[in-house]
Amino acid sequence: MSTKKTSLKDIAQKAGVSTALVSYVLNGKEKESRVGQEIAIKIRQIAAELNYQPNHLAKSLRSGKTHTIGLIIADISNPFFANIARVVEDEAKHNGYTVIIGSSDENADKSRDLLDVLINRQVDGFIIVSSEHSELQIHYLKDKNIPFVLLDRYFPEIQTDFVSTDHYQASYEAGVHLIKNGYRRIGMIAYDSQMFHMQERIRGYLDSFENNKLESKKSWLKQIRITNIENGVKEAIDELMNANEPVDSLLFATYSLAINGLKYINELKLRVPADLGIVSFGQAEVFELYQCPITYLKQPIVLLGKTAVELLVKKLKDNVNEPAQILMKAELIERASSESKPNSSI
Amino acid sequence: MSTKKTSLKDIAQKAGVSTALVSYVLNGKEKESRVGQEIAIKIRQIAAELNYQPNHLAKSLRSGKTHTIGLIIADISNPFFANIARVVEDEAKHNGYTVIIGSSDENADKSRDLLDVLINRQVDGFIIVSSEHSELQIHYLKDKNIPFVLLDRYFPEIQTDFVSTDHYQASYEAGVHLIKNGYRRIGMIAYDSQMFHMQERIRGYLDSFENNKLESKKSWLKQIRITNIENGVKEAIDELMNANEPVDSLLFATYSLAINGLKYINELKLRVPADLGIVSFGQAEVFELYQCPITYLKQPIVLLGKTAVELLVKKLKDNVNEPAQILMKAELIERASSESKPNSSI
DNA sequence: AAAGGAAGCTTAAACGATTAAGCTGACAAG
DNA sequence: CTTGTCAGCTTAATCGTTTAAGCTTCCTTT
Repeated sequence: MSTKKTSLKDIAQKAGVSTALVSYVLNGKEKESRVGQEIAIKIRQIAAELNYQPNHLAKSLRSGKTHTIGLIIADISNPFFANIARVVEDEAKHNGYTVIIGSSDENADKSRDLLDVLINRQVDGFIIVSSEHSELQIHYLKDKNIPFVLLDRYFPEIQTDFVSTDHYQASYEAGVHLIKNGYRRIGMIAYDSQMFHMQERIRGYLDSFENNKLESKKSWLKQIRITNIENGVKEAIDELMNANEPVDSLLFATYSLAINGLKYINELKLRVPADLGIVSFGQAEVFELYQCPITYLKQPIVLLGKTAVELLVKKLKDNVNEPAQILMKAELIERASSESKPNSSI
Repeated sequence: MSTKKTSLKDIAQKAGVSTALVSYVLNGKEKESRVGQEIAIKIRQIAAELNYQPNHLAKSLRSGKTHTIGLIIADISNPFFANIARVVEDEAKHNGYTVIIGSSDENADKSRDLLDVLINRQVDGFIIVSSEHSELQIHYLKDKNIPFVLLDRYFPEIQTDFVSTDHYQASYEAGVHLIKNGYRRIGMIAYDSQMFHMQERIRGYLDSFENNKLESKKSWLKQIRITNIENGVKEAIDELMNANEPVDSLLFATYSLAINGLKYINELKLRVPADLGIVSFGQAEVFELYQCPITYLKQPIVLLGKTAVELLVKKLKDNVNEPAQILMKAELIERASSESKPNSSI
């Protein structure tokens, strides 16, 4: 096996022409560059014979384009992000792009590191699920004119392209759904985060009371540290259930919170929905498997991912810069965990 | 914002020296190349001032090394692979490598495409979770002398490096565990695949009967098409449960099979483990959340991933070629789903 | 004083591709 | 016969690095 990759030069030599000519032909520029018919055919044939594969590195070095997209997410081992990654991977490939994925662990420093590594690798652009306190990075990208699209989360005070779920409306819908089904003391477990998407989820929850002329208690909203999920969720549930008047239902703001919460609810031998109605963000097969299938807010993952890639690719190709800001609706998938209360009114 | 990236040339100009000297200094070769103390310091300082970041593409083009690893898995949206991917990503980064992930969907054609794309991108080496019928690809890599390590699955008839779980022993242990706990009519749901790892899982299951002097029925083993998981699993379970003497327990050969099976078992209102004991491959939070926590075989994901990366990096760096073939034990995590039968013997 | 050696640089080719610009020869038009 | 045009090529610079080889000085040694 002669292992040497064949280069333009090899083809040129074999055809008895210059590399320039070969390049023109193989890039389909024979017309513009007035290459002879016969020699063009010959070149193509030799290229095929030698199984020529252009060297991406050389191409990229010259053109400044790597046809690579950097995808920064919180954690690829989280099903929500894994699914996003899959969609982005497929859609990018479809457009001739390769994806490099990096997990930031919701940590601004890590995401900054990732950004640097990937910029260094000359990715053409980014799709980013932002972490808390990463505003500076976004400004940096804007200043440096590096194309990017924010996914699922955005900063309302920064003017950027983004594709996101309408977190407010999703949460609001969840609240209304529970109220409609007769629940009155609805707790919410969310992260203690200033990220806009989390604030929106909380706002939606709170507004669902207000707009239905119900009172809510501050103590029903529990915000826990992302660094202390397991214990945080347990404590939150303990407090909510041991209160004078315990909550009758619970809204989980994320998949991870739900996983931990549901586990603990199992341990406590609480019956769902009899003792506790449940609605959660984040779809997953998991929710179908629980003692009682869980009602959840299904985010339009495929559409989110596809749209983000499309947007980015358009920016990369056309170099256009009309910012696109797209909000998509989540769908409430009703399951048994939030069933109508037996003697419910409204 | 002057957006131009600073290159060696810029530094050289500002320092009034040649680019060669700058390159030597910034690569720490001042000693070998007899660069003057003062000028070295000056160069370093200017590099820092201009925030110099070497151009990966140029480096790679020259050196032939991209410091990139291709990771080919079945599907990033499957938790098992997502976790693998995460570990590989982290470990690779630790070693100065970047990972490009591709999903093959257990399809040899797709994985062949992926391979080509990534070879074209000049990845230095591969970590591969092989698909069925992909032997040719492996031979191709060997012929071309492209370094790779197989992960989790390997071909016994091809001499390669690999890091894998001992699938036989895992399955065997699962069988023995069920038998010990009083189950006698143990079914298995596996893929209809000739892949070695699947065959090993089946062999382990069968041997657990034999070595305990129990008889097994052929009809207890159900192998279903990977392209028809949902219905396949349902039909299999129907057949197993509607037989004259239905099985009293079930071993799922993979995570996906288990997810589908458990869902259906829920629908059938079967009680676990009273009506049906369960053991499954593939850890996941999911299994803790079921109506009754599921006993599972925990593969050493972190170790698998880390070791694969270490092995590959060693091959890439030292260019050594003693093939390493590593088998790791899975751990049986006992939960309620395979509890001792009330009136069990042995 | 001449030769040798080393310290401290520079030069230039190479990696593989792209592309503007230039060169050559044939043919047509005047 | 001269000039112009154009088809059909080649040349050479360029992207940013690396690195073998060569070139000056200057110092040491005999």
